[in-house]
Amino acid sequence: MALTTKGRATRQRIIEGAAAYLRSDEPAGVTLDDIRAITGTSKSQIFHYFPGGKEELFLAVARHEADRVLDDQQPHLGALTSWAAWDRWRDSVVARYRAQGRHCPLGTLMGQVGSTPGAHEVVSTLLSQWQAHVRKGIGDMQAAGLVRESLDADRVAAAFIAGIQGGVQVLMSTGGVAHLEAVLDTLVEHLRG
Amino acid sequence: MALTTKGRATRQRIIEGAAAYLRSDEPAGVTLDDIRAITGTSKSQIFHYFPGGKEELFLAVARHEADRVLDDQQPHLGALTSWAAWDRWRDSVVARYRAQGRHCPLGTLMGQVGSTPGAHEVVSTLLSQWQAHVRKGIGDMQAAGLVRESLDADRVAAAFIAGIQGGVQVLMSTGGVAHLEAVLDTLVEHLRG
DNA sequence: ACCACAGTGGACCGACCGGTCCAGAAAACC
DNA sequence: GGTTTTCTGGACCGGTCGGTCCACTGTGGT
Repeated sequence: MALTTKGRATRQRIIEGAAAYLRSDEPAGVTLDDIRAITGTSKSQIFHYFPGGKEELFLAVARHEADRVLDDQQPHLGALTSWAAWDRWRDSVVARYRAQGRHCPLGTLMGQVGSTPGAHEVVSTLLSQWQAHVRKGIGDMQAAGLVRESLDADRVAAAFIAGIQGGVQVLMSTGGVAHLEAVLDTLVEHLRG
Repeated sequence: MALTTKGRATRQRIIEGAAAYLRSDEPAGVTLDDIRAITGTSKSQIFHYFPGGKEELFLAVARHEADRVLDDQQPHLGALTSWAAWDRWRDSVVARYRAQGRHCPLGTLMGQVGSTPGAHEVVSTLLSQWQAHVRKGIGDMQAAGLVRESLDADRVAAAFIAGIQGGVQVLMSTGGVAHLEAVLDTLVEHLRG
């Protein structure tokens, strides 16, 4: 599929329009017609740019959203080299998900696309990148002598990822960020020893 | 709706059949026809016993599954009064979700029922009961002088709940229990101080 | 200017699925 | 044993939604 300038623009408009729609509303089920209406396109365009249909489109949107997740934590996530930096990171995560509220674009996408290999791949990639950043942060703190060397950086980083995921999930049910804050604070406190 | 003995049996058969179906397969979308086929009933029966249709049925199944979640952790969860007990509990949680694998009956249910008040209520109730058990366990350990008093039992209990949720969610994407183990171990270690 | 191909609109289709309806079988109750 | 209520089967309906098709319009290269 060779895309002209106009074609690339349309394709991008579809992805970003769909992503924006997911972020604003939280429809249990997102249909192609919804996206068609929101992005001001027609059915044939969707299938023109995403021959794989719904799954291919949703996967593209999911990747787009996954990128946002990490971007929204920058620059804090990339430089966890002091306790102050960890606090700022913690605050940015809490703020991001508090703002997002009960809506979880990625969650909705995954719910629709289901358990296809592609969906798992998107999530796994995101989680492993995320965890790598945290692990590096812990390593930096250890190198600076701020965190004890006996601590297994990879294991604690994994705990952070799981904790954040769970905190967000609880947020979606209860509407409160208390659990997210609790798990982040507890784990940071554990780092502090 | 007055139910006879036979009626109660049929109603129960529908719920348990649906629950078993969810546990075995992990269909992205469960239809009433699936349940009808599995449980050997007819459409009219489903609507006879669950006048609210799909949502009422799925909520009933979700409550049934939610009960199982806590039951499967007993008796360990109810008596977290020694480090050995905490370890046994940790193992039972890991074992339970390792066995469950990528399937998450409750998750599927929630995905289908969506964000209705009823769905939130089921999840919130489960989480708060779960958290209460953990909090009591921490309190018991403090009373026994095994955990420092300065630790906020409620906050750490919330962290456990969030961590487990997240660990299970990661399990669904990656298929591995490493994150679940990491977060449980890290938090228990934090308790140990 | 022409032509090949990308881009676009929208009617249409077929499958699926939640839900309705009614008629008949089976209990339960007197 | 008769009648009233519950239980059961399954045909049917109407809406929804992913996906197809085809005709038409732009666009870019030569």
